Amino acid sequence: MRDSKGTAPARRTQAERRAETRAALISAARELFVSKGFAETGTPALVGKAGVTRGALYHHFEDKTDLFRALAIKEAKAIGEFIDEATREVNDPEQAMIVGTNAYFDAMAVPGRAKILLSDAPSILGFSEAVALTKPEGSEELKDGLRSAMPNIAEADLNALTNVLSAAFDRAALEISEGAERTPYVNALFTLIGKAMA
Amino acid sequence: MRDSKGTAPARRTQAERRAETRAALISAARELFVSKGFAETGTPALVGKAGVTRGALYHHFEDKTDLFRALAIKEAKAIGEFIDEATREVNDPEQAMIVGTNAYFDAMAVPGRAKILLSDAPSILGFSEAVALTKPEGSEELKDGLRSAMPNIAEADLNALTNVLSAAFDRAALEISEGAERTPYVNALFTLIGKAMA
DNA sequence: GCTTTTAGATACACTCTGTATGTAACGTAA
DNA sequence: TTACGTTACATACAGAGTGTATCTAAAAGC
Repeated sequence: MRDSKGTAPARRTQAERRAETRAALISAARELFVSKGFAETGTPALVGKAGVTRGALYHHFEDKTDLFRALAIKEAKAIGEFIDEATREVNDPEQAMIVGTNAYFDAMAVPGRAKILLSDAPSILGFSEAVALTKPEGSEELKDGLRSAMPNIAEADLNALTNVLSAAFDRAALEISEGAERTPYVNALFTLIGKAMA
Repeated sequence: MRDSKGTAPARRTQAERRAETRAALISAARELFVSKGFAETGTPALVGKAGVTRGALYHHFEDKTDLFRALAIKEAKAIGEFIDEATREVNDPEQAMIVGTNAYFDAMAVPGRAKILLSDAPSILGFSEAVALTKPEGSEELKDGLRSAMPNIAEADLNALTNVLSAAFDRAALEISEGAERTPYVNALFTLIGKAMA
Protein backbone atom coordinates (compact mmCIF):
# COMPACT_ATOMS: atom_id res chain seq x y z
CA MET A 1 0.00 0.00 0.00
CA ARG A 2 1.26 3.46 -0.94
CA ASP A 3 0.84 6.34 1.44
CA SER A 4 -1.29 9.35 0.60
CA LYS A 5 1.62 11.36 -0.81
CA GLY A 6 2.15 8.74 -3.46
CA THR A 7 5.71 8.00 -2.42
CA ALA A 8 6.65 4.51 -3.42
CA PRO A 9 7.25 2.03 -0.61
CA ALA A 10 10.94 1.69 0.07
CA ARG A 11 12.41 -1.27 -1.66
CA ARG A 12 13.98 -3.57 0.88
CA THR A 13 15.71 -6.89 0.59
CA GLN A 14 13.95 -9.93 1.99
CA ALA A 15 16.55 -10.09 4.73
CA GLU A 16 15.76 -6.53 5.70
CA ARG A 17 12.02 -7.05 5.66
CA ARG A 18 12.42 -10.19 7.67
CA ALA A 19 14.68 -8.62 10.27
CA GLU A 20 12.51 -5.54 10.64
CA THR A 21 9.30 -7.49 11.07
CA ARG A 22 10.83 -9.89 13.54
CA ALA A 23 12.32 -7.01 15.49
CA ALA A 24 8.98 -5.19 15.57
CA LEU A 25 7.24 -8.31 16.83
CA ILE A 26 9.83 -9.05 19.47
CA SER A 27 9.81 -5.44 20.62
CA ALA A 28 6.02 -5.36 20.87
CA ALA A 29 6.09 -8.69 22.68
CA ARG A 30 8.56 -7.34 25.19
CA GLU A 31 6.40 -4.34 26.01
CA LEU A 32 3.18 -6.29 26.35
CA PHE A 33 4.53 -9.42 28.01
CA VAL A 34 6.25 -7.29 30.61
CA SER A 35 3.37 -4.92 31.27
CA LYS A 36 0.38 -7.23 30.95
CA GLY A 37 1.83 -10.69 31.16
CA PHE A 38 2.20 -13.49 28.63
CA ALA A 39 -1.16 -15.18 29.01
CA GLU A 40 -3.05 -11.89 29.14
CA THR A 41 -1.51 -10.66 25.90
CA GLY A 42 -3.42 -11.78 22.84
CA THR A 43 -1.90 -12.03 19.41
CA PRO A 44 -4.26 -9.39 17.99
CA ALA A 45 -2.97 -6.78 20.45
CA LEU A 46 0.55 -7.95 19.82
CA VAL A 47 0.51 -7.57 16.06
CA GLY A 48 -1.41 -4.33 16.43
CA LYS A 49 1.39 -2.83 18.43
CA ALA A 50 3.96 -4.21 16.01
CA GLY A 51 2.10 -2.78 13.02
CA VAL A 52 1.71 -6.07 11.18
CA THR A 53 -0.94 -8.75 10.97
CA ARG A 54 -1.21 -12.12 12.60
CA GLY A 55 -0.15 -13.63 9.32
CA ALA A 56 3.32 -12.17 9.77
CA LEU A 57 3.50 -13.43 13.31
CA TYR A 58 2.68 -16.99 12.34
CA HIS A 59 4.96 -16.78 9.35
CA HIS A 60 7.98 -15.97 11.51
CA PHE A 61 7.15 -17.87 14.67
CA GLU A 62 5.54 -21.21 15.34
CA ASP A 63 3.23 -19.79 17.95
CA LYS A 64 3.05 -17.26 20.77
CA THR A 65 5.36 -19.35 22.90
CA ASP A 66 7.94 -19.39 20.14
CA LEU A 67 7.84 -15.61 20.04
CA PHE A 68 8.42 -15.52 23.77
CA ARG A 69 11.33 -17.89 23.27
CA ALA A 70 12.92 -15.54 20.74
CA LEU A 71 12.53 -12.67 23.17
CA ALA A 72 14.00 -14.65 26.04
CA ILE A 73 16.98 -15.74 23.94
CA LYS A 74 17.65 -12.16 22.96
CA GLU A 75 17.57 -11.00 26.58
CA ALA A 76 19.79 -13.86 27.70
CA LYS A 77 22.31 -13.07 24.97
CA ALA A 78 22.39 -9.43 25.99
CA ILE A 79 23.28 -10.48 29.50
CA GLY A 80 25.99 -12.80 28.30
CA GLU A 81 27.57 -10.17 26.11
CA PHE A 82 27.49 -7.61 28.87
CA ILE A 83 29.21 -9.95 31.31
CA ASP A 84 31.74 -11.07 28.74
CA GLU A 85 32.69 -7.51 28.01
CA ALA A 86 32.98 -6.64 31.68
CA THR A 87 35.19 -9.61 32.47
CA ARG A 88 37.24 -9.62 29.27
CA GLU A 89 40.31 -7.98 30.75
CA VAL A 90 40.14 -9.85 34.03
CA ASN A 91 42.31 -12.92 34.12
CA ASP A 92 42.13 -14.12 37.69
CA PRO A 93 39.09 -16.43 37.96
CA GLU A 94 38.13 -15.29 41.44
CA GLN A 95 38.42 -11.66 40.49
CA ALA A 96 36.40 -12.39 37.37
CA MET A 97 33.73 -13.85 39.57
CA ILE A 98 33.47 -10.65 41.56
CA VAL A 99 33.42 -8.46 38.49
CA GLY A 100 30.99 -10.84 36.82
CA THR A 101 28.67 -10.70 39.78
CA ASN A 102 28.33 -6.97 39.57
CA ALA A 103 27.96 -7.12 35.82
CA TYR A 104 25.20 -9.68 36.21
CA PHE A 105 23.27 -7.41 38.51
CA ASP A 106 23.71 -4.48 36.17
CA ALA A 107 22.53 -6.52 33.23
CA MET A 108 19.53 -7.90 35.11
CA ALA A 109 18.58 -4.41 36.25
CA VAL A 110 17.28 -3.60 32.77
CA PRO A 111 13.54 -3.17 33.35
CA GLY A 112 11.48 -6.21 32.55
CA ARG A 113 14.42 -8.48 31.99
CA ALA A 114 14.25 -10.20 35.36
CA LYS A 115 10.55 -10.83 34.91
CA ILE A 116 11.04 -12.27 31.45
CA LEU A 117 13.95 -14.54 32.23
CA LEU A 118 13.48 -15.42 35.87
CA SER A 119 9.77 -15.27 36.48
CA ASP A 120 7.99 -16.10 33.23
CA ALA A 121 10.44 -18.24 31.31
CA PRO A 122 10.44 -21.21 33.69
CA SER A 123 6.74 -21.85 33.34
CA ILE A 124 6.35 -20.84 29.69
CA LEU A 125 9.38 -22.65 28.31
CA GLY A 126 9.69 -25.18 31.08
CA PHE A 127 12.17 -25.20 33.88
CA SER A 128 14.91 -27.02 31.99
CA GLU A 129 14.89 -24.81 28.94
CA ALA A 130 14.74 -21.68 31.06
CA VAL A 131 17.74 -22.74 33.07
CA ALA A 132 19.63 -23.74 29.95
CA LEU A 133 18.98 -20.27 28.60
CA THR A 134 20.81 -18.43 31.35
CA LYS A 135 23.30 -21.13 32.21
CA PRO A 136 25.96 -20.23 29.66
CA GLU A 137 25.39 -16.55 30.33
CA GLY A 138 26.99 -15.98 33.67
CA SER A 139 27.10 -19.12 35.68
CA GLU A 140 30.23 -20.34 33.91
CA GLU A 141 32.31 -17.59 35.49
CA LEU A 142 30.80 -18.57 38.78
CA LYS A 143 31.72 -22.18 38.31
CA ASP A 144 35.28 -21.39 37.26
CA GLY A 145 35.72 -19.11 40.22
CA LEU A 146 34.46 -21.73 42.63
CA ARG A 147 36.61 -24.44 41.08
CA SER A 148 39.74 -22.39 41.31
CA ALA A 149 38.98 -21.63 44.95
CA MET A 150 38.07 -25.21 45.82
CA PRO A 151 40.29 -27.37 43.64
CA ASN A 152 39.49 -30.57 45.51
CA ILE A 153 35.73 -30.42 45.24
CA ALA A 154 34.00 -33.28 43.45
CA GLU A 155 32.46 -32.39 40.12
CA ALA A 156 28.94 -33.32 41.22
CA ASP A 157 29.26 -31.16 44.30
CA LEU A 158 30.63 -28.30 42.25
CA ASN A 159 27.72 -28.50 39.87
CA ALA A 160 25.22 -28.51 42.67
CA LEU A 161 26.93 -25.64 44.41
CA THR A 162 27.00 -23.64 41.21
CA ASN A 163 23.34 -24.28 40.58
CA VAL A 164 22.11 -23.28 43.99
CA LEU A 165 24.35 -20.23 44.04
CA SER A 166 23.13 -19.17 40.65
CA ALA A 167 19.56 -19.55 41.95
CA ALA A 168 20.53 -17.27 44.81
CA PHE A 169 21.76 -14.73 42.26
CA ASP A 170 18.53 -14.98 40.35
CA ARG A 171 16.40 -14.43 43.41
CA ALA A 172 18.49 -11.44 44.37
CA ALA A 173 18.06 -9.98 40.90
CA LEU A 174 14.32 -10.55 41.05
CA GLU A 175 13.95 -8.97 44.47
CA ILE A 176 15.95 -5.98 43.34
CA SER A 177 13.86 -5.66 40.21
CA GLU A 178 10.79 -5.61 42.46
CA GLY A 179 12.17 -2.70 44.40
CA ALA A 180 14.42 -4.20 47.06
CA GLU A 181 17.66 -2.50 48.01
CA ARG A 182 20.63 -3.81 46.12
CA THR A 183 23.28 -3.54 48.82
CA PRO A 184 22.03 -6.17 51.27
CA TYR A 185 21.70 -8.66 48.46
CA VAL A 186 25.18 -8.04 47.17
CA ASN A 187 26.38 -8.46 50.74
CA ALA A 188 24.50 -11.70 51.14
CA LEU A 189 25.84 -13.15 47.93
CA PHE A 190 29.41 -12.24 48.62
CA THR A 191 28.98 -13.74 52.05
CA LEU A 192 27.85 -17.01 50.51
CA ILE A 193 30.49 -17.01 47.81
CA GLY A 194 33.27 -15.88 50.09
CA LYS A 195 32.36 -18.45 52.67
CA ALA A 196 31.93 -21.19 50.15
CA MET A 197 35.45 -20.55 48.93
CA ALA A 198 37.01 -20.17 52.37
CA MET B 1 -31.10 -37.85 39.14
CA ARG B 2 -31.43 -41.42 40.35
CA ASP B 3 -29.23 -44.16 39.04
CA SER B 4 -30.55 -47.11 37.07
CA LYS B 5 -30.97 -49.29 40.14
CA GLY B 6 -33.33 -46.79 41.59
CA THR B 7 -31.26 -46.23 44.72
CA ALA B 8 -31.75 -42.75 46.03
CA PRO B 9 -28.76 -40.44 45.89
CA ALA B 10 -27.08 -40.26 49.28
CA ARG B 11 -28.25 -37.31 51.24
CA ARG B 12 -25.34 -35.08 52.15
CA THR B 13 -25.13 -31.83 54.03
CA GLN B 14 -24.24 -28.73 52.09
CA ALA B 15 -20.90 -28.64 53.86
CA GLU B 16 -20.20 -32.19 52.69
CA ARG B 17 -21.28 -31.50 49.13
CA ARG B 18 -19.18 -28.40 49.08
CA ALA B 19 -16.10 -30.05 50.52
CA GLU B 20 -16.35 -33.04 48.21
CA THR B 21 -16.79 -31.00 45.08
CA ARG B 22 -13.95 -28.66 45.95
CA ALA B 23 -11.73 -31.61 46.79
CA ALA B 24 -12.58 -33.31 43.50
CA LEU B 25 -11.79 -30.15 41.55
CA ILE B 26 -8.53 -29.52 43.37
CA SER B 27 -7.51 -33.13 42.94
CA ALA B 28 -8.29 -33.09 39.22
CA ALA B 29 -6.46 -29.79 38.90
CA ARG B 30 -3.41 -31.25 40.55
CA GLU B 31 -3.26 -34.18 38.18
CA LEU B 32 -3.77 -32.16 35.04
CA PHE B 33 -1.76 -29.09 35.96
CA VAL B 34 1.19 -31.30 36.87
CA SER B 35 1.00 -33.59 33.87
CA LYS B 36 -0.08 -31.19 31.13
CA GLY B 37 0.56 -27.77 32.58
CA PHE B 38 -1.73 -24.96 33.67
CA ALA B 39 -2.23 -23.18 30.36
CA GLU B 40 -2.66 -26.43 28.44
CA THR B 41 -5.39 -27.65 30.75
CA GLY B 42 -8.84 -26.43 29.76
CA THR B 43 -11.70 -26.17 32.18
CA PRO B 44 -13.76 -28.73 30.22
CA ALA B 45 -11.09 -31.39 30.72
CA LEU B 46 -10.74 -30.35 34.31
CA VAL B 47 -14.36 -30.69 35.28
CA GLY B 48 -14.59 -33.86 33.23
CA LYS B 49 -11.93 -35.47 35.37
CA ALA B 50 -13.53 -34.15 38.53
CA GLY B 51 -16.93 -35.50 37.50
CA VAL B 52 -18.74 -32.19 37.72
CA THR B 53 -19.65 -29.43 35.29
CA ARG B 54 -18.10 -26.05 34.65
CA GLY B 55 -20.91 -24.56 36.64
CA ALA B 56 -19.57 -26.14 39.79
CA LEU B 57 -16.08 -24.88 39.04
CA TYR B 58 -17.21 -21.30 38.63
CA HIS B 59 -19.45 -21.57 41.65
CA HIS B 60 -16.57 -22.49 43.92
CA PHE B 61 -13.74 -20.58 42.31
CA GLU B 62 -13.48 -17.21 40.66
CA ASP B 63 -11.61 -18.59 37.69
CA LYS B 64 -8.99 -21.14 36.72
CA THR B 65 -6.28 -19.12 38.42
CA ASP B 66 -8.23 -19.13 41.65
CA LEU B 67 -8.42 -22.91 41.49
CA PHE B 68 -4.68 -23.06 41.03
CA ARG B 69 -4.32 -20.76 44.03
CA ALA B 70 -6.38 -23.13 46.17
CA LEU B 71 -4.19 -26.02 45.07
CA ALA B 72 -0.99 -24.11 45.76
CA ILE B 73 -2.18 -23.06 49.21
CA LYS B 74 -3.01 -26.65 50.04
CA GLU B 75 0.43 -27.85 48.96
CA ALA B 76 2.16 -25.07 50.86
CA LYS B 77 0.23 -25.88 54.01
CA ALA B 78 1.16 -29.53 53.73
CA ILE B 79 4.82 -28.55 53.63
CA GLY B 80 4.44 -26.27 56.62
CA GLU B 81 2.73 -28.92 58.68
CA PHE B 82 5.32 -31.51 57.79
CA ILE B 83 8.17 -29.24 58.80
CA ASP B 84 6.42 -28.15 61.98
CA GLU B 85 5.94 -31.72 63.01
CA ALA B 86 9.52 -32.64 62.26
CA THR B 87 10.94 -29.73 64.23
CA ARG B 88 8.41 -29.72 67.07
CA GLU B 89 10.66 -31.46 69.57
CA VAL B 90 13.81 -29.64 68.55
CA ASN B 91 14.55 -26.59 70.67
CA ASP B 92 17.98 -25.45 69.53
CA PRO B 93 17.46 -23.07 66.57
CA GLU B 94 20.51 -24.26 64.67
CA GLN B 95 19.58 -27.88 65.15
CA ALA B 96 16.04 -27.04 64.08
CA MET B 97 17.46 -25.55 60.93
CA ILE B 98 19.23 -28.77 60.07
CA VAL B 99 16.21 -30.91 60.82
CA GLY B 100 13.98 -28.46 59.01
CA THR B 101 16.19 -28.58 55.96
CA ASN B 102 15.81 -32.30 55.63
CA ALA B 103 12.10 -32.09 56.31
CA TYR B 104 11.76 -29.47 53.60
CA PHE B 105 13.40 -31.73 51.06
CA ASP B 106 11.21 -34.63 52.08
CA ALA B 107 8.11 -32.52 51.79
CA MET B 108 9.11 -31.10 48.43
CA ALA B 109 9.89 -34.58 47.13
CA VAL B 110 6.17 -35.29 46.82
CA PRO B 111 5.71 -35.65 43.05
CA GLY B 112 4.41 -32.53 41.36
CA ARG B 113 4.73 -30.34 44.40
CA ALA B 114 7.94 -28.66 43.35
CA LYS B 115 6.51 -27.94 39.93
CA ILE B 116 3.36 -26.45 41.37
CA LEU B 117 4.95 -24.27 44.00
CA LEU B 118 8.32 -23.43 42.57
CA SER B 119 7.89 -23.50 38.84
CA ASP B 120 4.30 -22.58 38.02
CA ALA B 121 3.17 -20.48 40.96
CA PRO B 122 5.52 -17.55 40.37
CA SER B 123 4.18 -16.80 36.93
CA ILE B 124 0.54 -17.75 37.54
CA LEU B 125 0.08 -16.00 40.86
CA GLY B 126 2.87 -13.52 40.47
CA PHE B 127 6.26 -13.60 42.05
CA SER B 128 5.24 -11.82 45.25
CA GLU B 129 2.26 -14.00 46.04
CA ALA B 130 4.18 -17.15 45.24
CA VAL B 131 6.98 -16.20 47.58
CA ALA B 132 4.51 -15.21 50.28
CA LEU B 133 2.97 -18.64 49.96
CA THR B 134 6.08 -20.57 50.92
CA LYS B 135 7.66 -17.94 53.13
CA PRO B 136 5.91 -18.87 56.38
CA GLU B 137 6.33 -22.54 55.58
CA GLY B 138 9.95 -23.18 56.16
CA SER B 139 12.00 -20.08 55.76
CA GLU B 140 11.21 -18.88 59.26
CA GLU B 141 13.21 -21.70 60.78
CA LEU B 142 15.99 -20.74 58.42
CA LYS B 143 15.89 -17.14 59.50
CA ASP B 144 15.85 -18.00 63.20
CA GLY B 145 18.76 -20.36 62.75
CA LEU B 146 20.78 -17.74 60.92
CA ARG B 147 19.96 -15.05 63.43
CA SER B 148 20.99 -17.17 66.37
CA ALA B 149 24.25 -17.99 64.64
CA MET B 150 24.94 -14.40 63.56
CA PRO B 151 23.51 -12.26 66.35
CA ASN B 152 25.16 -9.08 65.12
CA ILE B 153 23.86 -9.14 61.57
CA ALA B 154 21.74 -6.20 60.45
CA GLU B 155 18.08 -6.99 59.89
CA ALA B 156 18.18 -6.00 56.21
CA ASP B 157 21.17 -8.21 55.63
CA LEU B 158 19.52 -11.07 57.46
CA ASN B 159 16.43 -10.75 55.33
CA ALA B 160 18.42 -10.73 52.14
CA LEU B 161 20.49 -13.68 53.26
CA THR B 162 17.39 -15.63 54.19
CA ASN B 163 15.79 -14.87 50.85
CA VAL B 164 18.71 -15.92 48.70
CA LEU B 165 19.30 -19.02 50.79
CA SER B 166 15.69 -19.98 50.53
CA ALA B 167 15.95 -19.54 46.77
CA ALA B 168 18.90 -21.91 46.88
CA PHE B 169 16.75 -24.43 48.70
CA ASP B 170 14.02 -24.06 46.15
CA ARG B 171 16.36 -24.62 43.25
CA ALA B 172 17.79 -27.68 44.92
CA ALA B 173 14.31 -29.06 45.46
CA LEU B 174 13.42 -28.40 41.85
CA GLU B 175 16.57 -30.03 40.51
CA ILE B 176 15.98 -33.05 42.69
CA SER B 177 12.39 -33.26 41.54
CA GLU B 178 13.68 -33.27 37.97
CA GLY B 179 15.86 -36.26 38.70
CA ALA B 180 19.09 -34.86 40.14
CA GLU B 181 20.87 -36.67 42.95
CA ARG B 182 19.90 -35.40 46.34
CA THR B 183 23.21 -35.76 48.14
CA PRO B 184 25.29 -33.16 46.30
CA TYR B 185 22.55 -30.60 46.82
CA VAL B 186 22.28 -31.30 50.50
CA ASN B 187 26.05 -30.96 50.68
CA ALA B 188 25.98 -27.68 48.81
CA LEU B 189 23.30 -26.21 51.04
CA PHE B 190 24.92 -27.24 54.26
CA THR B 191 28.13 -25.78 52.92
CA LEU B 192 26.40 -22.46 52.33
CA ILE B 193 24.53 -22.49 55.62
CA GLY B 194 27.45 -23.71 57.63
CA LYS B 195 29.73 -21.16 56.09
CA ALA B 196 27.23 -18.39 56.42
CA MET B 197 27.02 -19.11 60.13
CA ALA B 198 30.75 -19.59 60.70
C1' DG C 1 10.69 -11.09 -18.50
C1' DC C 2 9.47 -15.46 -16.31
C1' DT C 3 9.64 -18.67 -12.44
C1' DT C 4 10.48 -19.84 -7.82
C1' DT C 5 10.68 -18.59 -3.26
C1' DT C 6 9.75 -15.89 0.67
C1' DA C 7 6.88 -12.37 3.21
C1' DG C 8 2.73 -11.23 4.67
C1' DA C 9 -2.56 -10.54 4.62
C1' DT C 10 -7.28 -12.46 4.83
C1' DA C 11 -10.59 -15.89 6.06
C1' DC C 12 -12.04 -19.74 8.67
C1' DA C 13 -12.90 -23.47 11.98
C1' DC C 14 -12.27 -24.52 16.44
C1' DT C 15 -11.67 -24.20 21.43
C1' DC C 16 -11.84 -21.96 25.61
C1' DT C 17 -13.38 -18.54 28.88
C1' DG C 18 -16.48 -16.28 31.82
C1' DT C 19 -21.30 -15.04 32.62
C1' DA C 20 -26.11 -15.31 32.82
C1' DT C 21 -29.79 -17.91 33.79
C1' DG C 22 -32.26 -21.90 35.16
C1' DT C 23 -33.00 -26.07 38.30
C1' DA C 24 -32.23 -29.22 42.12
C1' DA C 25 -30.77 -30.15 46.77
C1' DC C 26 -30.42 -28.72 51.38
C1' DG C 27 -31.55 -25.83 55.84
C1' DT C 28 -35.00 -24.03 58.77
C1' DA C 29 -38.80 -22.75 61.12
C1' DA C 30 -44.00 -22.41 61.45
C1' DT D 1 -44.38 -31.70 56.68
C1' DT D 2 -44.71 -28.09 54.01
C1' DA D 3 -43.41 -23.72 52.53
C1' DC D 4 -39.65 -20.47 51.87
C1' DG D 5 -34.97 -19.00 51.49
C1' DT D 6 -30.38 -20.24 50.37
C1' DT D 7 -26.67 -22.71 48.60
C1' DA D 8 -24.88 -25.93 45.07
C1' DC D 9 -24.75 -27.07 40.66
C1' DA D 10 -26.10 -27.51 35.44
C1' DT D 11 -27.13 -25.60 30.94
C1' DA D 12 -26.93 -22.12 27.48
C1' DC D 13 -24.76 -18.30 25.41
C1' DA D 14 -21.71 -14.53 23.76
C1' DG D 15 -17.25 -13.22 23.01
C1' DA D 16 -12.42 -13.63 22.26
C1' DG D 17 -8.37 -15.92 21.03
C1' DT D 18 -5.69 -19.63 18.68
C1' DG D 19 -3.65 -21.87 14.90
C1' DT D 20 -4.24 -23.17 10.01
C1' DA D 21 -5.31 -22.84 5.28
C1' DT D 22 -5.46 -20.05 1.50
C1' DC D 23 -4.53 -16.24 -1.26
C1' DT D 24 -1.70 -12.04 -2.82
C1' DA D 25 2.48 -9.37 -3.26
C1' DA D 26 7.21 -8.64 -3.35
C1' DA D 27 11.91 -10.00 -3.99
C1' DA D 28 15.56 -13.43 -5.86
C1' DG D 29 17.42 -16.12 -9.32
C1' DC D 30 17.75 -17.58 -13.97
